Amino acid sequence: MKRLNNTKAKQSVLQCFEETQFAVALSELTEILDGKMNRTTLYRILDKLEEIDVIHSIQARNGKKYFARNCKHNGENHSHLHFECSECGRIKCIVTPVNIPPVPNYRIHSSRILVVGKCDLC
Amino acid sequence: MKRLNNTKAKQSVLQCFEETQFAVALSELTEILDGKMNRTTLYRILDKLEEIDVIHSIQARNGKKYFARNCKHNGENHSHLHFECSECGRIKCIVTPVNIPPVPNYRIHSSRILVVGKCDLC
DNA sequence: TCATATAATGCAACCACGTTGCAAATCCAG
DNA sequence: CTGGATTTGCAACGTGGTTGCATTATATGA
Repeated sequence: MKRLNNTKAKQSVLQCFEETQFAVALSELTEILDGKMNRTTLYRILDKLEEIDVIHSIQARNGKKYFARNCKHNGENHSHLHFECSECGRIKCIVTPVNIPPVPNYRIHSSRILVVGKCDLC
Repeated sequence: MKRLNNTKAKQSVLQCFEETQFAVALSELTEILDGKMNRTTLYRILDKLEEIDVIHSIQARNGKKYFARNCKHNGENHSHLHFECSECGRIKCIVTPVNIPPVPNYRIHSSRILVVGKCDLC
C-alpha cells in the first residue's frame, strides 16, 4: 500500500509558511532551503503538498509562482481570491465570496482570480 | 524620437492570431515561426505588442503562456475573463461583466480571472 | 539620392524553472 | 533484523526568458 512519510524535508518546507501571512515565492523557498535539500526534492515536495491540498499555488502577473497554505476550515472550494500589491509585490489570500457570471454553453468548474492593487501596508 | 516599424516579422506574428478564435500558446508560436525568426526576436515582438495593447497574455493553470488579440472596441479595460477547457486545453476570451467584491483596506486596480470548465465543443 | 540616426534582428551566452532516469539512502512493517 | 516501498540526490536535459554586442534594415532630413 501507499505510504506517505512525514520527513524532515517536508517539515522544513512547511516551516517556510509559518512565519508569514503572505504567499511565499518559489525563489524565496529555494533561497531559504538552499543547502538543506536538492531543488528536485523541493519541487517534488511542493507538488505533493499541493496534491494533498495542504498548499496551493498562485501565479503572479510576472509569471512567478507563489505558494500558500490552505485555509484550516478546509471544507474545500473556499471561495477566495488572490491580491497582488503592485507596490510591494506581496501576494495574499483573501477569503471572500466571488460571483462568477455564468457563460452560455460553458460549464464552469472552478476559477482563479488575481486582483491587482494597493495593499493596506503600502 | 521613437519610431515603431511595421516589419515582416511583426506581420508574421500577428498572422498567427488571424485564423483562430482561441488564445495561442507560446509553444505554438515558436513552432509556427520556427525558421522565420530568432526566438529572441519573437519574445521582443510579443513584449512590444503587449506593451502597445495589441495583444495580451494569459497564464494557463499549468503555467504555460498564451496570447490573444485584444478586442476591437478597445475602450480599454474591457471587463472580460478567460476560459480554460479542462478537456481540450484551449483558452478563450469571454467578454462579460465581472463583479469583483471590494476588499477592506485594499484598493483594487485590475483583475485577472481564469475560469476552468468544459467548453461548448467538448 | 544619400547619409545618418534609430529601430530591428540574429547570435551566443547565460539564468531560472521544471522534468526524468537512475542510484543511493531512508524508513516502516512484519 | 530485513525486504520492499518511499524519499532523496545527482546528472542530464528541455523550455522559457534575458542580455550584450554586432549586423542589418528602415525612415527621414539634407
